[in-house]
Amino acid sequence: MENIEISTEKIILEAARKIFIRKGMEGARMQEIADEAGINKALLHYYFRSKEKLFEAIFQDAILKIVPGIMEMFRSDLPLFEKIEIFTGKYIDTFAENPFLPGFILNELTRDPQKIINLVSRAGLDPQIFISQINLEVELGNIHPVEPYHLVVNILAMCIFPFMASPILINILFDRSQETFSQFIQQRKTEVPQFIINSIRKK
Amino acid sequence: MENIEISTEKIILEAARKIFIRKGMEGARMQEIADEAGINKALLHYYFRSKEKLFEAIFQDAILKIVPGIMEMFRSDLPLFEKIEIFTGKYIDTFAENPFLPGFILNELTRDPQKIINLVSRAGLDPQIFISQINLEVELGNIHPVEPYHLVVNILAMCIFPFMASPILINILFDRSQETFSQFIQQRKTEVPQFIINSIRKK
DNA sequence: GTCTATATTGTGATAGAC
DNA sequence: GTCTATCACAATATAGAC
Repeated sequence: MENIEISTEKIILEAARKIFIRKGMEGARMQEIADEAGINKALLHYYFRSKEKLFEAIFQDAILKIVPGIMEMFRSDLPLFEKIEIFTGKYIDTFAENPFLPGFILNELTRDPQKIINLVSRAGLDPQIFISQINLEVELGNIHPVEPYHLVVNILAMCIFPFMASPILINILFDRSQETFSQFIQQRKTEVPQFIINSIRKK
Repeated sequence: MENIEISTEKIILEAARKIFIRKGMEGARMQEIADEAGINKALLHYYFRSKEKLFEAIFQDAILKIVPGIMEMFRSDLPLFEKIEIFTGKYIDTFAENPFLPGFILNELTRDPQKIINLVSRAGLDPQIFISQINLEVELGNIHPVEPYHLVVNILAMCIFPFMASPILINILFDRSQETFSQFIQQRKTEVPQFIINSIRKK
């Protein structure tokens, strides 16, 4: 029988993730994280020297949930349409499970743009291969002429935006029904790639 | 000769707008707003009783910059394609002039969803007419079958998302060139409606 | 490792002189 | 109306007992 106990450090990280991702670095309170973890503030500082350090741990982890997927879209050599279908489906699933993730990341990167420099240089997030792939398809006449950078941004926008705007969408479009919104998100896994491919496919 | 002096209240509002919209309610500091306005903190409280009151003034004003445009898209009786072209163009222009506006609004509405209830009920922001218009075009066979709610969200996403993600886009896609990003945004005024119409137009 | 108690700092808000 | 000085409290961080 393995260690059934979950380590205090893990409990803290889980609590911190929940609070930080919902409220951001500025909005989160150490007391709130301690309450969520069922411990006291002092113990937070025992495990992680400062709020900043604790936040960094959560932020790095959050980045890992979204960067690899984009890297794969940028680098894999799947056919374009297939790539778009797979990426949008996987990404929407990721965010359906972590709906506050997009707002959290974008917010913190806006607050502290220096984070992006570190991030990009370390991950080697380079869109060139994907851009070339799109340009090639256009040149071969396989798809409608399309500006590759706009296509990339449109793909990301349609996957990510609904989660950042969820409170508004739920209230304005879906009569305050969380359930209707969830169904809407599930539909998007097919609607979004279809919408994109309809736009660039020659008929 | 009119009063050449700009009133202190206006100066404060302008400073508060700049700081609040960049840093949000939680991130903004009264000291910072005072510095920006070239006055001291006490005077802020003299004109606006509290930080909350000052924030509300800015927030209401920010809402007025984005809600009427959406209302018009929802309610006007222009032909669908024309409506999409006009709305996307105007909206992208609005955000190009106020790039921090989208993130600010969405952030604050996520932080305090109660604000949405007030907002929606007062503005009467109802998408039904626009939804019906899209459904009618589908039934008449004028456009490809498309789920109207997804179309609405896609339009908003492509207009709004680039501004919320601008720090990342500038760094990853545009070699840290603010200028390239600005050109990209200008292109979107034609690229986005074209992308949407390509997707739903029968060819 | 975990707790209680306390120090330290930051920040919104007020008092009162001019 | 505008300022300086200060208050009051909230939040991060640390000391020290167990």
